[in-house]
Amino acid sequence: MKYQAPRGVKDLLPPESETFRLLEEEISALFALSGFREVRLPIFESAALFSRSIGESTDIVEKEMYLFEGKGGERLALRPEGTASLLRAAIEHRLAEPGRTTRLSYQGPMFRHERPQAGRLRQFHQAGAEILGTNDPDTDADLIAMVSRYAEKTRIPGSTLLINSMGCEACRPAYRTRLVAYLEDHKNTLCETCLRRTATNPLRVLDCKVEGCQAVLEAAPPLTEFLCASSRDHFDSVCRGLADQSIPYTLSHRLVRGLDYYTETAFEWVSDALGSQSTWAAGGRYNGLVSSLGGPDIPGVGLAIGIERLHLLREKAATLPLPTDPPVMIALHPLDEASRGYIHRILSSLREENISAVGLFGQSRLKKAFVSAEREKARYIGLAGEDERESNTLTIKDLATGVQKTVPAFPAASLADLLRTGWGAES
RNA sequence: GUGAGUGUAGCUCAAGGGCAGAGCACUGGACUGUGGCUCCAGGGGUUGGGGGUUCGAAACCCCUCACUCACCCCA
Repeated sequence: MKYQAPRGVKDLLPPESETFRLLEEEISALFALSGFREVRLPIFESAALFSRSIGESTDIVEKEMYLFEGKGGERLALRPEGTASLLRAAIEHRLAEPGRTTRLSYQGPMFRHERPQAGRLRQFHQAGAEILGTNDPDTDADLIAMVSRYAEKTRIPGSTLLINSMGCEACRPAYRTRLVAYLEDHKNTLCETCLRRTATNPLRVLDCKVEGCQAVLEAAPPLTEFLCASSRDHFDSVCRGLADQSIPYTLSHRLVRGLDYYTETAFEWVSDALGSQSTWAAGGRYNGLVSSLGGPDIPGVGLAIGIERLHLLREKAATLPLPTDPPVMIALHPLDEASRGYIHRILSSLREENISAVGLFGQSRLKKAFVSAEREKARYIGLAGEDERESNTLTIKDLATGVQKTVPAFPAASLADLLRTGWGAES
């Protein structure tokens, strides 16, 4: 085989490509129902945008970005996530202003150079929703509710909502100092990565899964005990907002998001039905991010759903959205050479009436035409020979029931109606 | 980036040093205006690639590539 897809990228083929699209449409509708308006963003940006927003010392920026150079020498990167792009666009086009709430969503491919694995690809898809302009905790709760309700309704198997507070610019530094001190005290029992992170990104140490570190980290001072009054208050309000709506959640004082920009609320939905990549949606608040990207001082909160992971889960739950229409409504077969033109006319007029139709040209025998029609997943086969041509009719047969009729081919609108509504079980 | 497992026909898999096979799928025919069934025939392969051991390698050894899963990381 001469060419094959690069490592970690996947061709989406029918029928998955179709259910995948339906899933994306379902998510768009979900976001729209909560007032989000969709933006279409470029899939590459200035590389600096991501290192600034995601954080210089994160794995994503350090080793997972697809970097390339523009003709003018600019450093560009395929986007590894959506929030940075969305905020860049919001700032650039002044979509968000202080004091006003703006809800925006996006959807599309993201790129990270990682080792592929179950539920992890180098090109994957995310759908995200961001609320800019308000720091009200009920906004967080409402955003979380949107996804939790969706998980409930679509019966995502084994889904749990984890939630934590990361504190704000005021209280996190104090905690960081305290945590570093604690980690220094236990540096003999920590793994190499943790030691490095103690210096570069101490909060991420809490996320370590190495067994030897677990005991130390369990006993580490929890961030939530160091929250300042306003962060404490914010977090309590979010939790109360969830409880008020009877949304189940699990406090996870070790939950730390992998991107540096999060403040206050952090949350993620995990499922035990997903293999080792258990997170299928995640998000948090990022109050300092807009201003650090050069915009006004606007708070924000957002989340992203991993579409492939969601697809896997919905497949397991057997709740994937399925196409309602057959791929092809009718397949038309000319019974003799002279009827080819007649078939062309009917094809065009049916398509004009929004009926999907294919021509079965090149089938020498009627039997093969039937086989082809079935292969096209057509609901009906339409036959025309000398008789039909002379009477301006078409012989149509329902391939599932075997019921057959010869009906007028024109006007196409009435033929289209007949095909759409069917004709019941009459013989 | 690290580790393990797996690569044989379009698909699922046999053959474990001695003729590369089966089922399904595909093509043609029995069957020239009525399908799904059946029967007959046929096309398909440098056994992922390269090197080595051997009289002989799909099989054993080395290298390489890919896939899968896990570590890591994250959606």
